[in-house]
Amino acid sequence: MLIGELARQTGCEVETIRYYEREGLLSAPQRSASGYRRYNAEQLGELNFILHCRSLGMSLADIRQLAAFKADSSLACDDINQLIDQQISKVHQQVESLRLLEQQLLALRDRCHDHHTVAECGILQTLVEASEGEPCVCHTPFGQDPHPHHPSVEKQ
Amino acid sequence: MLIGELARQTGCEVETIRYYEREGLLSAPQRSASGYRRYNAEQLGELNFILHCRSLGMSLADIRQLAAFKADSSLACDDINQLIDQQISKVHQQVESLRLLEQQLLALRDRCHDHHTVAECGILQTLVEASEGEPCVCHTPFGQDPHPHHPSVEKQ
DNA sequence: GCAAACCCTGTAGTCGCTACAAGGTCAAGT
DNA sequence: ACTTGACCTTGTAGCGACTACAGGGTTTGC
Ligand SMILES: [Zn+2]
Ligand SMILES: [Zn+2]
Ligand SMILES: [Zn+2]
Ligand SMILES: [Zn+2]
Repeated sequence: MLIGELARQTGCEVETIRYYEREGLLSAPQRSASGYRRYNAEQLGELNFILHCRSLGMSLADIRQLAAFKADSSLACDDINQLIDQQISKVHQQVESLRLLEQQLLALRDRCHDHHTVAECGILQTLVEASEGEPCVCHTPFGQDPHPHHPSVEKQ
Repeated sequence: MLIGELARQTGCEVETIRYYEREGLLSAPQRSASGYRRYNAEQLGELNFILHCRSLGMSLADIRQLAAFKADSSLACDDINQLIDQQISKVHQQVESLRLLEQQLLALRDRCHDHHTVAECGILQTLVEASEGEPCVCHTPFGQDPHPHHPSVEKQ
C-alpha cells in the first residue's frame, strides 16, 4: 500500500502522514526500489491509533506517551489514567471559558439590533468605551467586577 | 510614556505591543532622540481596544477590521454585526464540540478504575481496539454510528 | 513517446505570541 | 568618571499541528 492509498483508507492527508513519520509517531515504513513508502496493516493500525487519539483532542506529545505505554505493557497504568484525567480537565476548562465567552459576545451583540451607521452602532460604542476604562456589558453582564479583561480564554 | 510603562498599565507584554505595531494594529508611536517609543493616551486607548477584543476571542484580522470601521464611522454597521455573529457561531460550535469531547473522554476514562498494569488497562485496550476498526465507547457512547472518527474538534 | 497521476525531499507559511541574542541608552550610586 | 542595572532597540527563531508549495523522479496507460 502506497501513501496515497493509506491516506484514502484513513481520511488523513498524505502530508500529515509524512509529518507524523517525521515526528516519530509513525514508524518508518519499508521503501520500494524507487524510494516510495510501502505500508502494511500494522502501520494502518498505528495511524488509526493516532487519528483516534487526535479526535479526542490529545496532543502529539500525549500520543507519543500512549504509544510508549502500548509498547511496554508491563508498566503500571496509573500514568495513562492521569493523562486522560488531565485531558478531561483541560477540555472541561476550555468548555467553561468558551461558554463565558459566548455569553459575553451575546451581551455585546444585544447592543445593536437595527442596521444603521457605524457611528450609532452600540457594539462599536461599547468596545470603544471599554477601551477608555468604562465598564462594558460583555465583561460585566451581571454587575460583576468591572475589569480587568485579559484572561478570559487561556489558549485558542 | 515608554513601552514598559504602557505594558504595565495595560497588563500586556512589551513584546506583544511591538508585535501589534509590526502587524499594523497599533499605530507607530513617536520616537525619542535615541529611538525609544513614546506613547500617549490615544495609543493607550488603541491598545486597550485590541486587548478587549482579544479577550472576546477575536482574531487580529477581525480586530483590524473593527479598527477600520472605527476610523470611517459613516459606513453601515451591518458588517460589524455580521462579524460578531460569526464570532458567536464560531464560539458556539467550539463549545458544542468540546462538550462532546468531554463526554467521549469521560466514557473512555470509565474503562479503567483500579490501578493495574498497562496490559489490563481498559483505556489503552479501547484505544487499540478502535484503531483496529472496532466500535469504541468514546465515539459511540449511545449506540451512534461506529466510525468515522475525524472531525470531532475542528480547530484547537 | 508522452501525459496524468502518483511519489520524493525540503522549505516556508499559518496564528498569536514568546524568547532570545546582541547591542544602545539612561539614571543612580560610588 | 565609572560602573551597575534597568530599560530600550532590532532581528531572528521557536511553539503546535499541520498545510502548501517548488522542483524534481516514477509509474501507468494509451
Ligand atoms: Zn451595529
Ligand atoms: Zn468587555
Ligand atoms: Zn488504566
Ligand atoms: Zn473512539
